[in-house]
Amino acid sequence: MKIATYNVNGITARLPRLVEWLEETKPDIVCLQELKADDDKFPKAAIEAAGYGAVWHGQKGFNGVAILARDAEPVERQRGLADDPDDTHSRYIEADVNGLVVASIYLPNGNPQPGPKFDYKLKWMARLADRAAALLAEEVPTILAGDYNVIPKDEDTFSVRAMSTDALMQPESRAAFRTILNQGWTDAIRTRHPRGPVWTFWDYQAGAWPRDAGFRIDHLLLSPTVADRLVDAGVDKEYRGREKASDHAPTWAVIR
DNA sequence: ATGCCAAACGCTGTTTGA
Repeated sequence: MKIATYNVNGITARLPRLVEWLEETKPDIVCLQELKADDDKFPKAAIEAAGYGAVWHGQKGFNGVAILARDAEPVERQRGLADDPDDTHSRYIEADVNGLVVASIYLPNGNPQPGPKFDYKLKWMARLADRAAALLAEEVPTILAGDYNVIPKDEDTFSVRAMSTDALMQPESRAAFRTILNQGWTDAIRTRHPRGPVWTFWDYQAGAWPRDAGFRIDHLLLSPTVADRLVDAGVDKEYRGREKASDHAPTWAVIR
């Protein structure tokens, strides 16, 4: 079973590319981020025509997350994170899919830092950590997949210097990510590719794609019993180079 | 020190965000 996460950077603008990728790679479960579309603008019919059921948590203009399942209907079990009733951002949705609990996560970028956006990022990560711990306590097979907007280690960026003041690799961002991992989650990509560059994002700006100046911020975190079933993981890098591509590439894991 | 780019919105440019 293949589960993928894909920050589409606008599902309306990306729909032809998304459908093409679904048809060519046939993932069983897909976590989408950055729909940039309100709930009533989600392209339900096109996704259905491609063979996928879906649940989504949209928002006008930015954010927005969804979970797709091939030949199945995901059953939503939570949207949003607890402990901040004033949080209006659509960044978290969780569903039961084929015996798995799956969450699609769009973690706040946090730039510029320091500042209120960075504070929001760190608070959001603490709330995610609480949810992640609760899910582990349920002892059901779980995958937390999405755009974490965290470069976990120096080897996860083309340039430590270029990114040194960026919110994505501040020590606080990395510590918050490690706190979640250390609960007992397994980073699927790094387990299958222990060393060296694995990029999942290339900025549109400054020729990042042609000079392969990327970083690794899209992650699939596996609960222990899912980690035991991990067979492979990778990035569909080729899709980043196509016409009208997202700035992220689909990132996936195969579970036995 | 700044813009590089892209999408949405709504209108021929502005805002937002990464």
